[in-house]
Amino acid sequence: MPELPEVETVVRSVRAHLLGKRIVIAKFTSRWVTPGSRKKLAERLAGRLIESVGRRGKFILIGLDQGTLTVHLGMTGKLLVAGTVDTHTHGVFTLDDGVLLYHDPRQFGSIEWSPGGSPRVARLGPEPLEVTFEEFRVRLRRKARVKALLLNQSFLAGVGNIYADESLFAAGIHPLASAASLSRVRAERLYTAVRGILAHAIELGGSSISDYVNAEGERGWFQVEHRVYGREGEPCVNCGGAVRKILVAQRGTHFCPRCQRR
DNA sequence: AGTTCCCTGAGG
DNA sequence: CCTCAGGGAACT
Repeated sequence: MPELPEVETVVRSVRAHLLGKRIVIAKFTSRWVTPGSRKKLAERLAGRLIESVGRRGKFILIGLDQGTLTVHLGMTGKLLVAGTVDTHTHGVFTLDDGVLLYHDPRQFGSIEWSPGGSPRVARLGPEPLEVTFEEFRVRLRRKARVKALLLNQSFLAGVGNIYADESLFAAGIHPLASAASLSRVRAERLYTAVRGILAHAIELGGSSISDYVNAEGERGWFQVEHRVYGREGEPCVNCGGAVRKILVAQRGTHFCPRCQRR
């Protein structure tokens, strides 16, 4: 669930606590979050200085004096600058001043170190808030349903299920529409919708639909503005018809059949 | 390009 | 009890 706006919010809330700090000891406990040798990873990180904290797509990039620590929150991951260690705490970074905890009940997230940046990050498409319309449109020319393409991180980095549904509704485009056959005008509507919604969600600190919180444990408020996501059967805010839910790319997909055309 | 699978809390 | 939620990698 943490998508671009939530990850951006985490990055912003964690940055001041990490910059210039040194990792004294690190400890990991999940074979899913940290595949491979957890001990070697911990040894790799001990003594490292944190020089930068950034984001690329849904990945959190922590630049060290040696290599990069790349964190993905998966579905239920949280980075916290305070709190207690429990059974779901799968990463503990003891800093020379403070602590950083990685908490992830479902363990869909990941923590990895790499000397020159993660290859997973290298495969990402452009940032939605930086991509030009011309590049966006060229990238749309693929044989896929538009919703599936929005979820594809090599097409565009950072859009997940919630913001894909919200963007398609705002653009009036059916999730099953063929991406390649969107007219220029409709492609432009989608481009504008994705960017506007992501920017607005960042302003509101992201969406807290389940248990998402930023690094200080604060909730986001964009869920209040969701117009289709999680509103199956409820009236469309635009036409009053029932919001429908179907499965696209194995993801729950919410849309208004009257307001969103193929 | 579509399907399956990893995991666990929440809800039926 | 059982099913569902979903990001992304591996598979078909």
